[in-house]
Formats: sequence, structure tokens, C-alpha cells
Amino acid sequence: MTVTIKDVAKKAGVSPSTVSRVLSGHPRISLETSRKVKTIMEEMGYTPNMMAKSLVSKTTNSICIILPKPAEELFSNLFFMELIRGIVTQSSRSGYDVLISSGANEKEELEAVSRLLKGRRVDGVILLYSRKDDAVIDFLESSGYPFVLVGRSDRYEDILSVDNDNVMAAFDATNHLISMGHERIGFVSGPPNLIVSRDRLEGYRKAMQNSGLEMRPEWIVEGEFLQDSGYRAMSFFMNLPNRPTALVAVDDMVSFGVLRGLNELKYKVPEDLAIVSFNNIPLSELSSPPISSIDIGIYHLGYTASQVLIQTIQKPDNDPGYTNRFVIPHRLIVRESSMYAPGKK
Amino acid sequence: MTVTIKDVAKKAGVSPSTVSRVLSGHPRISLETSRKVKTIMEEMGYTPNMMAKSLVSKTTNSICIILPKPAEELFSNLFFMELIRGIVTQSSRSGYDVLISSGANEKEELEAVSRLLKGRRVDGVILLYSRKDDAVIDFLESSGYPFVLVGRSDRYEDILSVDNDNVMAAFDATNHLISMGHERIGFVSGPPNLIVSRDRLEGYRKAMQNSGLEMRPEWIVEGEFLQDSGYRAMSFFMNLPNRPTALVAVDDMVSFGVLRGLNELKYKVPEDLAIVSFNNIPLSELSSPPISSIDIGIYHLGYTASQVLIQTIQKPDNDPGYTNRFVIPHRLIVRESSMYAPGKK
DNA sequence: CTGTGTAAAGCAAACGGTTCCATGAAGGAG
DNA sequence: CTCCTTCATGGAACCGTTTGCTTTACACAG
Repeated sequence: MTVTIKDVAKKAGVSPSTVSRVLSGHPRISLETSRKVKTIMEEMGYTPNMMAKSLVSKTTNSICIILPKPAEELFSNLFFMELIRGIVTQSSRSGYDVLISSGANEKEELEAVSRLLKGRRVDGVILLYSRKDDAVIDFLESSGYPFVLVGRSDRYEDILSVDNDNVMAAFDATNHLISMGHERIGFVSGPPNLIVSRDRLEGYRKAMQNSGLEMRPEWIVEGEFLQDSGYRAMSFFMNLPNRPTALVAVDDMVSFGVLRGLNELKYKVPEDLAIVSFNNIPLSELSSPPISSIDIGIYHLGYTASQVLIQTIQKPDNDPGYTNRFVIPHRLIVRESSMYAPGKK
Repeated sequence: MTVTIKDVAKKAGVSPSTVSRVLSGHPRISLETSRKVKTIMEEMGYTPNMMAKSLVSKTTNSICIILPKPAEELFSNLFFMELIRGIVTQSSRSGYDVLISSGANEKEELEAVSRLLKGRRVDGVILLYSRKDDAVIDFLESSGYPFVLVGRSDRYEDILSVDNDNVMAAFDATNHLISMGHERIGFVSGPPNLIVSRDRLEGYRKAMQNSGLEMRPEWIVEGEFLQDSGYRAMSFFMNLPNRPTALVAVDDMVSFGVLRGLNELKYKVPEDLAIVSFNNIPLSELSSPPISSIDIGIYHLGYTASQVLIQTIQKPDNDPGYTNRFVIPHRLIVRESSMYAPGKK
């Protein structure tokens, strides 16, 4: 038998309300009673029943992460785990539990979100993707439940979101190469329907333009966030008559592919081709040579998302006009793959 | 205002009990009433309040994963994410939600577990590690709450657990090399306090012994589940007077280190040294050459853990004497790194 | 000695369900 | 035409907390 507030009350010779008030630190409880009740709770091993508490308070002290459908890729796994760690750490510091849910498709996801929110199992939701049109976002927005998007969506301007400034990040990455003396710089992009690909491409363009460098269309290739894309891009670039001396890749995985290809063809990095990429996965510093990468602070992204969400849950006076887009700073980590000035050759 | 069972009842002209019975598919409800109530529920957008339900049923339809303290390593992240995916998928199929929790230290973990279980927020727990002595396991065992351990513990014999047969896996890996014609085979182990290291080492020994091969102490080196360990082990092995022609490494990350080292020294894989390792992380097939690896079915491990736990929750007649250790099959994936018969040299 | 203010604690009604028990109607057996 | 079942439903208690409203008990001013 589990011990309830009534058992404690009986043993302490007070009413259940008093015990409840002791628990919540109500001011009008004498120090004496408070102490007595507390020791008895300790003695009896009392733990409050969260369900009963939630039922009356209409609050659950838990939030939910919606994972996108299983993305089998290496980076996804690393990315999500890191994000989850950030979220869980912050949430637990704020006294919130974290539920994690996922659906095989958008319909299932919507059902899950609706069930959890309307069924009062969670107080808010963190979304981990950004599709263009999204039934889940539509539902959340219209029903007014607190939620935060990790990523960014240009279709929904006024929702809470946490993201990097990917344009700026790519600008920085490209500028780094430019400042090393490179003038012919290639770009390996990701799927064009992802906003992150577009943003990074834009940043690259801005940097090139900003320095008055030539931008050839054949220096920009599209791919996936996968090694293979890098491999293919590399062989394409290296066969160009006037080939780039450096390249920016949207993802570290792409860099690994480039590296492998260059290695096979006996090219040297960074002498024959300098490389900078994004995300700074743990592997980037372990490859040979280690890859320069933009650290996007994944953990921090998750940590902040949780913070913003919980803040919103706790005071829903939704500061109209105030910031609703939180930008996590990025940081260029310069490693061997870009430490070479071509001019000296 | 959210719509409750009473609102539905009123609108349908029946009592709340009837609505509840319709919801739970009670047999003694006329088809007509059932249909009517169901359409009204649909119309009004009724979603049952999980808290109220849990309060009375003393069951939450959710389980909890306890993550060990942030292990920053690459493999951990990949491993845990894959495991979580398996757990979440299976749980959601069984209609269970998954909470994920972690603590900075054992004390915090224990507090969390206790709060969640005794506070009736979850019905059971999945533990993702196996320390030797563990206050959390002690608590769970003595309090009788349902839980499953992913991994294995020799201190606790009779608890539910899901794991691989690591001895057999290492046996298979080693035998593969032996069957290719190798006779001098090295082993790069992990931290000796981890059971998985010990088991795999044992499997290696068994295989060598079983084939009557010589086992030199200097062919066995200890390390971590990290690239660096592989790098060091490699340079140690290659400087041995009678060096191994093949090696088994406890983890793919170790293989990457070995590979990098061999590459720097211009050795060829598998001609100069054949390699097999464990865990088959997504990267193993992308390295050059691709690494032969034992796939331990991480997703499956999680999937099964969830299945076993939920089964136990639902029928706690704990089949005494029945299996309480579930073994997930492993599978040797042969790739280029071990496809070479040394005899032919 | 009565009236008033205040601190401390109790009572009872929620919160939204589930479920045991009671009840009425209908159908069949005797 | 009763009496007993069976079936479909209603009534009410309860799950463990919280909380607004009372009540009790003083202390003190008038």
C-alpha cells in the first residue's frame, strides 16, 4: 500500500489540508506543525501522487519532444541525441519531466500530440523539424498550446523557435577561407527543400559577393547530408578546368566523403583543397586531417528550447511583439583542413 | 474549456458511467447507445483526461528510460539514440508513452526513479547501463516495481535483462578470422571493469583455444572504446617481432584508430592486418576499407526491452523460473577489412 | 467582559474519470 | 400471470490532491 497524504495526516494528528499546505510551503503553517509533518512524511516514505496533483492543478510538469520519423542517418542520430541531452538536462533542472514521442507519419504524430496535450499528459511540446507545411504546427498554433520549434520555418513567422543563424554561419565559414587567401571557393549544398541548405548557400553567396569574388555556377553542387555527396562533389570539382582551391560543405559527413575521395586520388588536404563544413560532429576532430567546422551548439539549442518552452508554460502572458526567435551562436573551429594559405604555393 | 465525460453524457442524454463504458468497450452496452455516444464524442472533440484515468486506475501507460550520466563519446550517442528509437517504436505500438530521465549522479538518478515510480507517473523503468553495484537496481528490486536492464550484471542474477551474447559474438568474430587462415590474432579490449569487455575477451580466448592457436599475452591490449586506443594498440602490435596478422577490436571506434594508424604508416588493410570489430555503427561501412563488424542489433535491443517490460507490467504473475534474460542475436557483417587470406601471401 | 483582528488548522467540494451496486424493463419459464 | 433472469443503464462512492471558506483559539484593545 502506498502512503497517501491522508495517512500522513492521520499519523501527524492533523488534517490532509494541513499536510498539503506543508508540502507547498504555505505561509500560514506554524513552524512546529511543519516540522512534525515533515518528519512523519520522511518516516513513512511519503511521495506525492503526481496524477492526483495534476488532476486538480491542471498542470503536469512535463513536456514532450516530437521526434521526426526515423531518419537513419548518422548525423541525425548524433544530432537528436545531443539535442535530447540538452533538453533533458534543462528540463530536469526546472523540475520538468520529458516525454518523447514519434509517429510513423504526420497523421500519427498529430494524433499523438493531440492526445498528449488535450489529454493533459504534457504541458507543452518541442518540435524537432521544420517541414514546410505542417499539420502539427497548424494544430498547435490554432489550439494555443505552448510549443517551440527547433529549426526555422518561413511559413510560420510568429511562432516560438530556436535556431542558428545559418546565413551568418556560412558567411563566417566562407570568409574564413577567403581570409586565408582563397579566391576560388566551391560549395556543396544539401537538399534544396531544407531551409538550412538554402540559408547556408545564401551565406556563402553573401560572403563571396562581399569580397567581390567570382561565383561560378559549377562551383555549387547539390547533394545530401551524406558522405556520398561529398565523394561525388569532390570528383566533379577536381575535374573542373579551373578548379576551386577550397570548399564549404553543408555538413561534416559531406566533408568525410570529400576527404576519402581526395585521399584515394592522392590529393592533399588542405594543400590541394581546403575544407570547412558544418555541425562539428565528434568525428570531425578525429579524421585525418581534422576538419574545420562550424559548431552550431546542438546541446545549447536543446537547452534553450526547453528553457523557452517552460518559461512560456509558466507565464503565458505572451509578450506580444517581443522576441520569439532565439538564435544560438555558432562558432568556427579551425582545424588542419583549412590551415593553409594558397598564395604561398 | 475542455470537454469532459460529463459534457458528453449530458449531450447524449446518458449518464457519465455509460460514456465511460462506451469508451472502454464494456460488453453490456447496446450498439445503439454506443454509436450515439461515439458520434457525440467525435462532434465535441472529446479526449479523455489521462490524469484522471491514471488516478483511479493506478496505471499510467507510460514507462521511463534512465539515461546514464552524459557519456560524451560518439558511440554512446549513436548507441543510445538507436536504443531509444527501438524503445519508443515498440512502446508506442503497445500504447505506452516514454519518459526519459537522467541524473547527474547516482543519487539524483535514484531520486528521479523513486519519484516517478512511487509518484505513479510511470509504470516501469528501463535501465541503460550496468554498473557493478547500483543503488537504483537495489531500490527497484526491493520495491518490486517492474524494470528491465539493457546490458547484463553478474551481481544481479534474477532480474529481467536484455543483452547480447557477447562471448559468442567475440567467438564468432575470432573464428571468422581463423577460418580465413589467420593464426596470429590480436585483441584490443575495452575498460576491464565493463562486463562487455570481459565477455568479448573471453569469447576471443575460447575461439583461439578451440582452434588450438597460440595466445600470447602481448597480443591482448586494453583500451577504451575510442579511436586513440586503436591507434596506440596498432603501433604496439606492428612493432612486435612476431606481429599479429589480424585483430579483433571491441568497438568500431577502435578500428577507426587502427585504420588511421596503419594508413599513416602505409600499411594495407586487410593485407598487412585484417580487422573485425563490434557494434557495426553506420560509419563502419563508410570507412576505407569498410570494416567487418558484429552487428549487435541495438534497435532490436531497445525494442525487446520495451516489449519485455510492458509484458511484465501487464501481467505481473512473474513466471518464476522462466527466462528472465533475453538474448538478442548478433550477426557478423563481413566487409573488406577482413577479406583476405594470409596464406596466399 | 465583550468585540475584533489574526494566525493556524479543518471541512468539504472540486478535478475527471471508473466501477460496484442498484434498478427498471423485457423476455422466458413454469 | 407471476417469478426469475438477463440486459442496459443510472447512482454514488472513490482515486489522492488542492483550495476557498470556515472555524477555533488566542491576544489585545476598548
